[in-house]
Amino acid sequence: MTALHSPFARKLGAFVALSNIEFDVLERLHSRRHVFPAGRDIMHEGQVNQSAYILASGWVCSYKLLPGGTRQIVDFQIPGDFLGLRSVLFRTADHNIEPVTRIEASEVLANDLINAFSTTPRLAAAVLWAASRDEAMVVEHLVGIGRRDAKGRMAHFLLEMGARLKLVGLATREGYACPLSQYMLADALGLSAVHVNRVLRELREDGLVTFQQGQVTFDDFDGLVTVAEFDRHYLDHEGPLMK
Amino acid sequence: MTALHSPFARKLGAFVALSNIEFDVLERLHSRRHVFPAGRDIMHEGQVNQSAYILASGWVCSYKLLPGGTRQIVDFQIPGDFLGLRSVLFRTADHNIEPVTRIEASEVLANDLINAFSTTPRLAAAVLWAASRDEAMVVEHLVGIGRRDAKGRMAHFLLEMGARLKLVGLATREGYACPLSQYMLADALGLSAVHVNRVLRELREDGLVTFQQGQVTFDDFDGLVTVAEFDRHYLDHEGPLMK
DNA sequence: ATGCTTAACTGATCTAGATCAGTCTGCTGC
DNA sequence: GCAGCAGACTGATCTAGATCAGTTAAGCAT
Repeated sequence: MTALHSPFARKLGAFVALSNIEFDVLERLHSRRHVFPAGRDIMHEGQVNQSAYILASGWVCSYKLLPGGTRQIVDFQIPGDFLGLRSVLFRTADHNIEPVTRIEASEVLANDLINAFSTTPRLAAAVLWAASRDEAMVVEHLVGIGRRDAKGRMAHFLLEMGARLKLVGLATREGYACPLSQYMLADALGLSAVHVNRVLRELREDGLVTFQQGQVTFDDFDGLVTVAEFDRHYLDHEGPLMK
Repeated sequence: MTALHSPFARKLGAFVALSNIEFDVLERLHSRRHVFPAGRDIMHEGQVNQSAYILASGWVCSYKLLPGGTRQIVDFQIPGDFLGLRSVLFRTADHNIEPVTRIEASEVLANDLINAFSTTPRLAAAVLWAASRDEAMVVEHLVGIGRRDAKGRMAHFLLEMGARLKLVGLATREGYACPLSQYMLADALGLSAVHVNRVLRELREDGLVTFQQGQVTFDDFDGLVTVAEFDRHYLDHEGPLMK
């Protein structure tokens, strides 16, 4: 797999004009490829000197545990996404990362990253851009949990994952494969699993989306966009600094 | 005011070892000083080619508007914080920024920033670090709204602002001046203003905190930490990349 | 001095979503 | 062939927090 074809380079390249030199540096960042099984955390809050990864295949979730035993899933990562970048910058991990499926991920060494910044400052800006995009998604998630009701939250979530997956060729306007259980959806959306079940049924009965057997199917895309108050364009940011 | 004394340089310098050259570059970033009155937005979602600022004095809030007319405040910024960094990277603003008080802020030009990255890659890493710290705060906010009840949310929020203000010398263990109205707290915490009022009263009656007349007073700091399930250390990240 | 506005505050009522307590499937292991 | 278990699903009940409809007090403008 060349840098030009990895989901990560594809995602960055879609938004910022990187030269061949920068693609080469990018490629050399992927030092070692690892495979992790589903369900066993690959990063724990408080762990130090953890390395970062770029996800090549599979889904993972980043979450935080609360003393009460509940957890809040902050975000899901799909192929092409960074895993644990913040944990590297802070030297100690501030969240947990659990593979939702079996995953393949390339390790990114902290030193390689900082050296790459010296070689090509443009890449630094590109990574900053990628980090900001992650932050924008967390912000959107925050807004959803704070001010949307359960139905809107679910609708918005399913659309957002669709939009993100489409960028890496894993979704169409029709739908996508989604390996998440209703329990995970509950932990992500700040709902109970029971209520997730009801909301999914309601959305299905309204003829908007069907989520069954690991498959999300958009039955009425535009209708769903309406109930979700989804801004189709918020993921299509361009990187002005690298033009 | 020299770079060594600006809240921004102070904050960065507290965590990453920057050389004099880097401090100089930092200082030159503050190009023009502006004053904005309270209440009138200085940045609107969708606005293009907006510049970023570094806040020198006063408080601002970053928020998103929902079609229903409600809003969600994503975060408050205090002296030393970046304003609208994401909006520069994306070229178009993805949120609104409203000064809570009269503020002073230094404009940071996008080109200066990218040029600074070329001169001193360390500074790029430092800015990436600062952006990641912002993201960590949004994550913590998300967790609070998703999984904490109203009392815990409020307690956590008041403690977090205290911790942040202490870093720039604007708070002590006793308390701090806080210019936020109960309406703003409601928009930040995903509650109604009515409920904010009740929760503040309960916390006061429990002898934990008093928030009255623009002043937050910690009546029982440790007790408050307990009900908030506050992790005192989550703001104390060191930047390993610049050691 | 008398409105006008903005924020703090309160009681009464309502409701979205939690919690409790299950059932029903389809696996995996033995 | 059946126990054990996870995930999807459901009805009944409960509650945290929203919503509605106010009052009170502090500026500040005319």
